[in-house]
Amino acid sequence: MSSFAGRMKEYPNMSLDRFDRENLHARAYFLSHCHKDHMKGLKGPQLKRKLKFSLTVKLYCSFVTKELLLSNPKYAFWKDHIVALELESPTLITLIDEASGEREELVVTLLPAGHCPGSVMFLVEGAQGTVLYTGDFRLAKGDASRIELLHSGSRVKDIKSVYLDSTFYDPRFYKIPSRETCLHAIRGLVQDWVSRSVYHTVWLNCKAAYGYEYLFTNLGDEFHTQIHVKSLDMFKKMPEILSHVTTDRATQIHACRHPKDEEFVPASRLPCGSSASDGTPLSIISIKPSTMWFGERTQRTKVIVRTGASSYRACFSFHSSYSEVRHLPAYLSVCLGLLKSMCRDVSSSAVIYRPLGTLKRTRPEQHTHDVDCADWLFEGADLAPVRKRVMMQEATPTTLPNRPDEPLPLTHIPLITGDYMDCTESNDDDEEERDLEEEERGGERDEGSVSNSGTPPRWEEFFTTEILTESQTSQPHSCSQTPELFVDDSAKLPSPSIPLSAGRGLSQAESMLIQSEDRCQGDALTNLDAGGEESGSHTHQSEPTESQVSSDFDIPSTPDSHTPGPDDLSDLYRRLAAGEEVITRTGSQSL
DNA sequence: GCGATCAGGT
DNA sequence: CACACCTGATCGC
Repeated sequence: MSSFAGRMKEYPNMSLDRFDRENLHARAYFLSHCHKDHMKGLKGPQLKRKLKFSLTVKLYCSFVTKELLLSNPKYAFWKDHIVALELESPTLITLIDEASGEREELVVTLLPAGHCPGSVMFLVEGAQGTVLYTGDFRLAKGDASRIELLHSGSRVKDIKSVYLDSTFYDPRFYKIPSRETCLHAIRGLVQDWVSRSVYHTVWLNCKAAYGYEYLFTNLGDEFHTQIHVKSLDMFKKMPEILSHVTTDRATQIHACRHPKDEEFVPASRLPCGSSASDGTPLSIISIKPSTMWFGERTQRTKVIVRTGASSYRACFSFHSSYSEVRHLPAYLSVCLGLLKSMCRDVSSSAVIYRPLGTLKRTRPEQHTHDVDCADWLFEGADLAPVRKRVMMQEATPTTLPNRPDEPLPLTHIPLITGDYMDCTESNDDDEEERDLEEEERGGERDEGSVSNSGTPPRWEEFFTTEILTESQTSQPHSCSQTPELFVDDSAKLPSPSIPLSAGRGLSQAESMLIQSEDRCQGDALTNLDAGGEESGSHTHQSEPTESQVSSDFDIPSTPDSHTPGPDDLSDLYRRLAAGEEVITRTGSQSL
């Protein structure tokens, strides 16, 4: 669940990704992507009633999101109230108060978010300044610099606030292998399996959500097959996706799901119950795309880890990693700082970077419903990661379950100390739990895979407004969403790193607000090389697989990590809280 | 019978 | 516990 309450303090008349409570009074709605946790209240009867009597209230989203949304009949009542916007086309939107007639003009621009089909960020420009709401995103370092509308001329726009997806804003996710790296590894594993015989079948155990289509299209192309899925309805106007999926069970790659029989799946049966026509039993492996599972590892792991006789975990994320999350506001503020100090207003010369003030942190062991979210958003708290699962009642500060303005007692920070057995599924259907990893072959390393491209992810390319005919859809054809669209070019931005790896100094949070006055500049934390070496071991066995793919990426890979002692941490926090320089970088500085 | 919420699952 | 859901039970209308 997104912890974002739906409104930005600069523009409280618009609601984004939340449609309940206060948001029922919004003058315009914005949906960044079609995941349920960003659609709370969207099918509620109250909103439905509101729409009936309103001529002006609209829902703005991308064309793909509109399509996905309307493919679910429960949202059909939105049909005449959705305004789909093109990506990267600034659009003037007038918010009208239907009671008073009061008007407010905004220019809203959708920017690609790389999270799932149709996902966008909203750049809002208006009387209260320019703000960026990211929704959920996965952008690699450097992607932001390629988004033209974040810039004005050669400079980054003066962005007042960034509302940031910080799902993996946690050092455990310091670095997540790029999409290409993950895809490459998965492709290798699939290759190794399906090439054995036509009875060798792969089940991609994907969470029921949009976001894996990239995997389907690429695997489909690679293996000249279509992926079996439960339904095609939502993709009927998206030929690039549609051509790669099928409801015909006779294929070697499945991503189908069936409620209820999760646990019977791997070795014996697919969720769809498919079996070979001649009665030969299928040999099935399951591959479970995961991110958090890898984040929990305390030792380096491969991109793919074998967790059982026929089951694997594959690293796959549609959220940015810690360093990627940090990069976005850092990129914006670095340029902002330069702009202010170098290009403007020479008289006031010095750019003052306000100290962070006190870090708002929360105790890891508290998870009960917090209530401060809406509150701090509107009360101008400083840079403050918010916790997840925050409920949206307005709450008085005194009800805060934790006093975020005090440094955490160090004893409450769980240090990752690193010596437990890796690669066991705690409650899974897997039999043997050993960590056999995969591979080697190809040896493309994440950091090494710098590449070309000047293009940010464009899920929109999947989309067409025409509905394809049966014959058109049955032909797999090449997909324009090639891996190079998702380049990890972290290598292009050399920068120092600091060992902030142990523990979780800053609480994990899903959304947080960063305001320009509060931001320190500098991209202090970018990854060092993860230092993956070629994994040497590959005994070839015949059992399920000791397959050889290339994926020598190790996770987690917080560079130079050592477990800081309480003194180190306490000193670090003190300095962070005081806004002191912790690391210096090319003239500017940073947290 | 519906929605909202919670508990439990992957 | 996150992720992004899904199912099922319970409660209130």
